[in-house]
Amino acid sequence: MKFLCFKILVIRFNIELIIFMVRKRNKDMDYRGYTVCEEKNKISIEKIKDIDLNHTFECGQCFRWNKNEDESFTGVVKGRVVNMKFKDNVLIINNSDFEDFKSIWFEYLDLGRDYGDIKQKINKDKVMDEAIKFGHGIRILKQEVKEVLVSFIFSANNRIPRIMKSVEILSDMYGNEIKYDGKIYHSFPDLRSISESELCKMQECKAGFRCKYIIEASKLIEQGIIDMSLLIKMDTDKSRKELMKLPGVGPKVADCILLYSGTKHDVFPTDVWVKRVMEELYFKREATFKEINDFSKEYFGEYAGFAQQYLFYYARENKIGV
DNA sequence: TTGCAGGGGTCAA
DNA sequence: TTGACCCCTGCA
Repeated sequence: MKFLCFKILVIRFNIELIIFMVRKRNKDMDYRGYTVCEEKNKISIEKIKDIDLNHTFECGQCFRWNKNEDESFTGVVKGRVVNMKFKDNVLIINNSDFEDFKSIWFEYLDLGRDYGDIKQKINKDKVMDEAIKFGHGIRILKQEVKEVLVSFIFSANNRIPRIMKSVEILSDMYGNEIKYDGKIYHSFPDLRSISESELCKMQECKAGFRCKYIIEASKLIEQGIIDMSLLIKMDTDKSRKELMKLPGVGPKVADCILLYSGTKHDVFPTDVWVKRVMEELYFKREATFKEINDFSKEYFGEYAGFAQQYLFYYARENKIGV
């Protein structure tokens, strides 16, 4: 009998120990309005509003996120590989921890911004209402400047799958190796490595005439002739002009660099898709790039970049104007 | 199988 | 304002 009681006590002690260990392992922490649950090499964030990973990663602003069969996305950001899944209003980031959330993901996913408020401010007509409903889960990522610079020089007269391929080859050639889930990935390379590349080597990226632009632009930045860190302090027009001093960077690419690096949000990158949707849904006629830019500046003001993103995604996915 | 047009832009004449 | 640029895809 005594032995049986002792055994029951031991079992109870073990169960309580397990519960204690599990509780200790799954820590809930708060950061700037979000509750982050940290488990082994994984974090879960609840109650993120206005997010849909399909919208955010497939709206044309980034090129290093790949969708998996289970609807999650695996991507390389700032030298790390993570897997993200948004399900039942919980964002799960595998291969990450609370420190990463504070230092990378909060800013990268623009979680400090109230997108509900922005949507309200730009929802001025039926067109925008439709576009916002369609791409309701878009968040504008704050990506590294070097990555958006190179990616959007690649984007000139190009298509998304090819841009993704070129970025991947470039990273494989010059980035650092990262192992995750049995696979090998590569970080986005430093501009120094790119600037020192031979043109013939760079052409392995299959980016054709854009390769020389990328090498030359990287050289200008590495030599300090263009200082990217000063862009945020300049007004938007001046920062655009500064960027356009780089080879391969025209007005559209400059606006993309400013918007997708989180440097300026009052730009309206106008490519053929945005031009088509603006002509068909707003102007009801052909319009010049200048007309479209002037209109967006006046109409959407400081939120022009967000408006552009909803419109672009809406136009491209619905093939408006084709 | 082959050939050709065209594409989410920029540059230079 | 217009043609060239590099490479890939879709189509006949």
